[in-house]
Amino acid sequence: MPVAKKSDPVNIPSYPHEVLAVVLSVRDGNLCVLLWRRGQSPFRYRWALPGGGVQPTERLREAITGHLAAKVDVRDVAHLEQLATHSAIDRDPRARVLATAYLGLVPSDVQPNLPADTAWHRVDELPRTAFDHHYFIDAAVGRLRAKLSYTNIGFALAPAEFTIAELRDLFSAALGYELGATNLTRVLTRRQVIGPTERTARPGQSGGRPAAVYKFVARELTVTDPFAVLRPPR
Amino acid sequence: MPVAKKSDPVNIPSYPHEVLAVVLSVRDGNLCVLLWRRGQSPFRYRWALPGGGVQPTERLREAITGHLAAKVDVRDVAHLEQLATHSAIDRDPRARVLATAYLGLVPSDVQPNLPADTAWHRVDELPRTAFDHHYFIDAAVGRLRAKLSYTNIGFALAPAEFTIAELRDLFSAALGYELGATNLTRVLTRRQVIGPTERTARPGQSGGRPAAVYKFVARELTVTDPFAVLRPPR
DNA sequence: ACAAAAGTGTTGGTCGTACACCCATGC
DNA sequence: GCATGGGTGTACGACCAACACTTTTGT
Repeated sequence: MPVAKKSDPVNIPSYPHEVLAVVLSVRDGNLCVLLWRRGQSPFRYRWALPGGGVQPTERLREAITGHLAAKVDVRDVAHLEQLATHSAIDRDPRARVLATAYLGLVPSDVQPNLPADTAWHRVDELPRTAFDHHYFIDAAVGRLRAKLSYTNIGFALAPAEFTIAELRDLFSAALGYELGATNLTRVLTRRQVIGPTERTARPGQSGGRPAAVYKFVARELTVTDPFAVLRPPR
Repeated sequence: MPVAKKSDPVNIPSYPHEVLAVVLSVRDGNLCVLLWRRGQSPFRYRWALPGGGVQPTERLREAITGHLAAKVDVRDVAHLEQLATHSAIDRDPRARVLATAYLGLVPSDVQPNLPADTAWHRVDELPRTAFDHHYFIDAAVGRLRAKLSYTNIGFALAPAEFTIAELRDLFSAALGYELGATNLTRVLTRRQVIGPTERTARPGQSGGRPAAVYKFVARELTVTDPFAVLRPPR
């Protein structure tokens, strides 16, 4: 049981502290989370979030960035924000471990070189997860969906350039319901979240008018509409 | 320097962990935060957030609830939610201490029995604070203001029953800008955040029509409008 | 009667959805 | 020319701010 020592400059209890990442990305038209299959007890063979300990020289954000790069070769996280800290006493059956989770977003066009025990899982068909990781995933998906409506966070899911049809598919996958391309364009353009480029995309085999190519105006998180929107249909 | 012992069931580093509370309340027409004046170094005589360590049997929320009750006699927190965890290595000059902050809200009509070294401070006239507590206060105020627009979180700032004029003053103080009573009523009524009671308030000395007495429909946090509102004037 | 405070009605603007219609391309 | 997919225009409703007007009280 962790107890503060009299000689500590700060006389309060210590606990092992881990960082976890809920890395979300749209893969093949579905919102997915990056999970890693445990090889050891506890929760052997269950899927778990990537993460690990925090070194004395690291802040939490640095720690999770390091773990993602080292363990699952994810280096192109376009956005990373803190989600929450869990403290249930028996969340790890071996010892009391506090856990701080981060939400990470990877654009749909980057392909990290995943190790064999790591894979993307659709968030609407999640396997049973280890520890309390399920709660973190739920929180991350909820946060992403909310922020899609009132911030420019979509930039972290999209390639640098894209057509409106591609963007609609990304947003539909992330939100979990269908959107119309027409109004998506109008809303995001009016808020100056996206803007047109000079280029156009070539039509597919079956013809059709060439699509204008758009880009996100900014690639850091900004709140674009404190009120905002993108309501589910009905 | 905290290092994991080989014998630990979980082989990751441990750190002292503290919980802090940003307790906000509208006092005398101004949004205020509860601060405590330090008597010892470091940051002697600076104002600090209440809080402290986490016992091995407590979760973070239980720990901060206990500290608030024991140290500043605040037992009537109507709402409590986690804000963020800070991990800057030298945020406490004595040792590395991780800190998780909570946002707490106290209704304007409850009067906690504060110790001599504890006082409410207007958030728009903050003194210099100890450690990194200023960041937590900013985050708390921002969170409250945002949630006033799209949740029913106002219940945690208001008495059980109130007139619209009283509610307008509460919201104006919390948001930092003036609101009209007319539209505030309409917005909150339409969303079914507040509703009328049977009672009416007696007019003041100078006369005037008696005000209807309202109440919040629910007293737990619910998201009432994912899009929402209450725009600043202009 | 008059001042004061509360509540209601009306108007106008913004925003977002729905849907019909027009445009540019491949075959 | 015509199917296909992209883009634009218009109409409608929800929502909210502003403000004039009405209601109810105390003196």
